[in-house]
Amino acid sequence: MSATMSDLLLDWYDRHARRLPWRVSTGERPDPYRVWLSEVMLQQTTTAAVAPYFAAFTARWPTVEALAAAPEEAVMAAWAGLGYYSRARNLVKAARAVADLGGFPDTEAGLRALPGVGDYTAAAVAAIAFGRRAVVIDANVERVVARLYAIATPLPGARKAIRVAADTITPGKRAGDFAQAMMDLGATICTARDAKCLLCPLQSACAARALGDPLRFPVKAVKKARPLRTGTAFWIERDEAVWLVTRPAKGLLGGMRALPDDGWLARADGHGEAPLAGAWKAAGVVRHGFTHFDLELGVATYAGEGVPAGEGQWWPLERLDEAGLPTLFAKAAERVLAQRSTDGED
DNA sequence: AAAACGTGGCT
DNA sequence: TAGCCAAGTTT
Repeated sequence: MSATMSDLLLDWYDRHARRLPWRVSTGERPDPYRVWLSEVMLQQTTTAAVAPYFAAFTARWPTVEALAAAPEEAVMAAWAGLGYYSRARNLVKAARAVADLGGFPDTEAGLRALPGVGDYTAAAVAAIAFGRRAVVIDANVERVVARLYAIATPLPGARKAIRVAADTITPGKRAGDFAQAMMDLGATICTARDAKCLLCPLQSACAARALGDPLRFPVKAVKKARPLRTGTAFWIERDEAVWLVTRPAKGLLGGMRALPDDGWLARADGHGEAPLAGAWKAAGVVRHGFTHFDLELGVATYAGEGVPAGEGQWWPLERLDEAGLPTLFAKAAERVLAQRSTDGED
């Protein structure tokens, strides 16, 4: 009897599984909270970027009940720098829902109903935390399956065919290991820029390898160019404190603390007008890339006695690293403070 | 259903 | 370097 694809893959996984902070040793039942938390953090985010955040979150909030009891603001600040901030807001909502339920749903459908849990995450948690058979499809699995079956339809159109193919090779047992094995294979052997076919446990079954050009798959639609936007952020300082605002809950950097700005958007440049009349001085420019546009953000500092209108707070400079500024504004602040220390030395 | 939504690392 | 890419979800 010949080994199935899943047998070959699971044997490989038993020897080559990556060791990651959110994984447990073979045979141990993982904590659903840690599985869910890691999966949400890993959405569109590399394992290297996630590791320190996962450590910090699990140290500070060891259980879903602890996280449910945390102020949303504290969770948002702890998430600062990781990106896709709606994840943090949904994380709190989901934790509170789970706490109300008395524990995590143990089915894919139940998990899928939680905020911030989509098809991928529901399947991954059902499989990894609860051992349920689920078809787990992330970018790794998409790539591996597209190559295994030489699926020539461009993404995202190929998604249906990929799901059907993934379903046929997903085993009923060791569902969580199989899912993680596919992802490890995609992350270490069958990568986007390379295909180490000689090391691949599925090499003899792979159609793309048989065709001699594995990197041809998956075929992708061409992407649009990202526009370049310009805008300004404003640094208003008084008594060793800087004026910070909280951005609207939805949209770009939603719910995060920030420097006041001139209204730049993904679709429009900033208007350039400052929130206070008075003397402003250019303090530098920060380049920052978002998913769908690039931003050239000028930073202006204020020399005057005025107080900004509207909501905001004076944040002590010595505790600025606790403000939970997203990377864009952390860069802007760094630019102001670095320039100042240089000035001081001159 | 296409577009919005962050960031850092790698080539 | 400029672009590509990473354990996607929401609207």
